[in-house]
Amino acid sequence: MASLDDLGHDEFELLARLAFGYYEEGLTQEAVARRFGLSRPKVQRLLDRARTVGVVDIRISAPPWLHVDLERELRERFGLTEVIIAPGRGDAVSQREEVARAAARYLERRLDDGSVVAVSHGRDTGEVPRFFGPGRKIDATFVSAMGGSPLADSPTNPNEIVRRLADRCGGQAKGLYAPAHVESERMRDELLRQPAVSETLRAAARASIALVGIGGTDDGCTMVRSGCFSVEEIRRLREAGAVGDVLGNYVDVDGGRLDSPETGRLVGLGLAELRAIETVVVVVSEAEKPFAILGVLRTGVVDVLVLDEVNARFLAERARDPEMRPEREV
Amino acid sequence: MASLDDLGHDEFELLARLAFGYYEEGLTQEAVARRFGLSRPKVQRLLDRARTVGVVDIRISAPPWLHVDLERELRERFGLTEVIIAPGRGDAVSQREEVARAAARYLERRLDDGSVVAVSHGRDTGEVPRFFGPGRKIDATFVSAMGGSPLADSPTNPNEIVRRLADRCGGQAKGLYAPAHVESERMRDELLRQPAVSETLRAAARASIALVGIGGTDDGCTMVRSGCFSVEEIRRLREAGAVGDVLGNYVDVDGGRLDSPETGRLVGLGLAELRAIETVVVVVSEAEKPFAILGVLRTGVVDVLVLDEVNARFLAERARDPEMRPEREV
DNA sequence: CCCATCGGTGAGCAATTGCTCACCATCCCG
DNA sequence: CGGGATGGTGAGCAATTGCTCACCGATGGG
Repeated sequence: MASLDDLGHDEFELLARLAFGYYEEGLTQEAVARRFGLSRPKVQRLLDRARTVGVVDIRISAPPWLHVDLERELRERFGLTEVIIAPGRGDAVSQREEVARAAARYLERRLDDGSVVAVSHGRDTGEVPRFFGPGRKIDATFVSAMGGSPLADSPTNPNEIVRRLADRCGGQAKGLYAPAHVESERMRDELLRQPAVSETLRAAARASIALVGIGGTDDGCTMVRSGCFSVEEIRRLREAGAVGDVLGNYVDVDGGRLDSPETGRLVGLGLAELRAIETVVVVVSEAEKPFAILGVLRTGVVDVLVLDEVNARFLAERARDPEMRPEREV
Repeated sequence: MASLDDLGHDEFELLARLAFGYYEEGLTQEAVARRFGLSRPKVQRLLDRARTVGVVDIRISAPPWLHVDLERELRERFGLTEVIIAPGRGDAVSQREEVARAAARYLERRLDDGSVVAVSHGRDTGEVPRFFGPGRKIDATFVSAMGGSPLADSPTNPNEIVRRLADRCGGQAKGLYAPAHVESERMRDELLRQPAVSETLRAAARASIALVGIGGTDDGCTMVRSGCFSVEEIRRLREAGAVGDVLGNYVDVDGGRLDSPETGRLVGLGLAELRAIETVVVVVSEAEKPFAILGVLRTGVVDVLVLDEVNARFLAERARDPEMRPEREV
């Protein structure tokens, strides 16, 4: 590696002088070139050299809670456009809040008048509205991307979430008036033919942003708690290889889509529709099973990942060692 | 002053993220803007802010012998385009060498095929050729800008200097075959009418660069040693307020030109001709009287100043306190 | 409550910068 | 001593950047 000490005195001096002129005095490369009797391209090359060699050192003092390297690693490994790791917190509740806050900040930056956001259910997603507060009014539309459930805590229901998001920015909410899960496939298909239902889902599919959580497959996962699935059903899915879901679309650890009798009775956006959405933002915090995240990331539908540090480290590690399987999980 | 700590968490984080994207990952401002959902100008403003606030810290590790600040101060105080302070040395001889080396480096950078350099006499100027060695052949012309003297050490005579400079780079030398000082004004005028003399002086006046030393007014100055002036004559000049000279043009401490019977008998470029030269490079080291430098700088003919650290500090101090006069000198 | 003021915003343009390319000198090997 | 490889160079162009300007919304004073 090139280093300061390999430099001759004269070259060191020249590089330092050029760097001073350019960075400290704020001259243009052209002006520096004139002053030193060099050609402009040469000054550019020398300035480059000054950087690589360390004569010029650009240091960025990051806030201590930022994990820029880890974020970049995940971004590159999973082909994401953006990864945000929320500051770490001791307990699950405030950790979830931090993640939600980070997601809210991201949304605030991304939303404009006319933006349409498709929203999932879930505890992580449900926490976002509390922290969502752009300084200005935004005429955005928030659309439920899946059905609801009377059994779930009300603030984790998509309709509730979209309403609160819309309230926070003076935008509009568009609920999906259908259950997340119905008795039969036939029933679902009929439901989808209802204009009120199909219209909302179509609007969700045309969203430019999706804000979704990731569900697990253990007996206490959201889908079970909300009554969509019985413990028995989720067990069957698990045995079929399911590790988690987005909007009720279950996937295995390799990101493969799982079709089963259970999954045919869900009302919500499918993976293909999700993929068509420009920016799919996933919010996950501590409580979720990391393999669920892994599986969902591998589907390739995700663009932006907002998560906590523990999950982030886990993902980075698994990504480096792709053979790891959930069976070996502790 | 803005500081890191006045920053809110959110803003600090955003600035750091932007800075990482731009400076570390090498994205364009546009790409960063897209990633964070901001407009490009806003990213630019935030990056500016990151710099002023210290999130981004551009540090230049200068070689310890460089005095960039002092150079800048002199540059600004005296309206120079360039000031080069040579590394300090204990004894006068090696100090002079360092200054000459620095001047040689500067010349090397500035010269091109076709360049014409007007050259003075003097011990400082005379030292430059030893260190002048561009890697390549340069078809430059070096012209004596003043007459010579048989009494002076041969290597400090302009004709000798131009010849050695030309040798060092494969260029051409153009000597001035006339004494630096003649008996009478009439004699000088006649001399100037000689084609050989006038032609060389005209060539010198059309030079794009002048490389000149500065002479003092004490009894042992170059002009006395070389026999141009008697001790008596230099005393008269001194009493008239002269502090030093360039090319035999004597000036007072305020940079005013001094006319006296003595100065009318000198053969060389005048101040006006010097001023017309694009880049006038002055080389001075330890041995010279600092007030001589001060006076010459104040004439406004100098563009580039190459000197040692002691003189540099003296000049900076005097410039801050312009009332100081040579009378009070120790 | 209205209007002037002010800080901040993006459009658009001019200047600066990065980069490709063809060229040249030099060096090293045959 | 020739000839190809190599490293460096500036011309020229495309992309990026800095900057001006008109505008907008908030703020505060009348």
